[in-house]
Amino acid sequence: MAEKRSLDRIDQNIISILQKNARISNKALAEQVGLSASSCLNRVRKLEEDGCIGPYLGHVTLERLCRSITCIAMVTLEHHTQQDFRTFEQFVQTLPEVVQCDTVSGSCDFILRIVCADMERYHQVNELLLNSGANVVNISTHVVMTENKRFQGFPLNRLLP
Amino acid sequence: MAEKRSLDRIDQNIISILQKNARISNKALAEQVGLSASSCLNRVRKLEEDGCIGPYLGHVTLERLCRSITCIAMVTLEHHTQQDFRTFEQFVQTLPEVVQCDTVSGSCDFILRIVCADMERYHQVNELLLNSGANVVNISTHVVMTENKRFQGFPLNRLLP
DNA sequence: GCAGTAGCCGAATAAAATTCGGCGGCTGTT
DNA sequence: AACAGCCGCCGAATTTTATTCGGCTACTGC
Repeated sequence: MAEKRSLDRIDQNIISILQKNARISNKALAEQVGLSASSCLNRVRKLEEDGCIGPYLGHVTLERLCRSITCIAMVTLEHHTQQDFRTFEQFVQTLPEVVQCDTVSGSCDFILRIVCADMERYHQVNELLLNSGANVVNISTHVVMTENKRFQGFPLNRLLP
Repeated sequence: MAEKRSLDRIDQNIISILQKNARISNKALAEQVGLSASSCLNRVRKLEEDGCIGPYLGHVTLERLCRSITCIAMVTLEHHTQQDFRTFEQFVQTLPEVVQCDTVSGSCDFILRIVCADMERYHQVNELLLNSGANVVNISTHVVMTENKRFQGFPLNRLLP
């Protein structure tokens, strides 16, 4: 288990703010959490060093830029060997279109989020997954019609003590 | 359909860089894309105004901070009426633990990503979804064991012309 | 009680962001 | 072809921010 980093109220505030607004200036952040700029900067750096926060990503509104399709693929392996799992996990790292991959319990082994230029390319990616050498026996695809709620950070209010 | 914003090579570069590193300084960004700082700033502002990029999110490493569980829930409605879909879509907006919700085609209607402090709370959220008034008939849950590949932006290399 | 440590503040300095005027190229018109 | 208008770029000037650093205070352990 990962060691938890102990956070006081100010650290929690910093993380909550940066989670939602990564481009805030250090000065504004310091004001919001009630610290001087220098102390605030020290805290942010420590939180980054300790792996609590970062990297910082800009959200691209893809449909504003180009055509694309997003699919969610449920992948099942034939054998549940450590070897096959590892093979699959490593393979998805090499596919840029697979933007997210989770190992899950339940009726399948992996759930992937895949973003492709078009359905033809999605089919190609599907073939690649089937031939990944990890003994994939089934891929069940759900095409995303609408993104109703986009990820905008974790509900830290509910999660932090 | 959303109008596409036309992007030249420099705009594409800016977006690609900001997508991966939202906290880069404007000066460094300008150098990387080969513009003066002022021109670069103009471009970034326009891209933001046009809804191409932003907001900027800090990635929080949750397991470094607290215990939590992540589940992927496949939700099916009894009736496929526009009313029930809308009711459900609006309801998930009110649940902070639902960090992502997509309407999908296939064997279910919605796929949700849900992050809770513990399984007890997940059960509560499940109950809430069943009682959302949208006639949910089934929720199939997959518990995330490992996040093999985290979202780190879209594969713009593959998507942009 | 005292040394050591950690974290804070605020001043000084370095760096970055932002504004703005002017320049050059492109377009469409006369 | 000449010209006016527009757009986007640059670089200088200015404002704002980031960063460093020394000193202060509070807490810890001896």
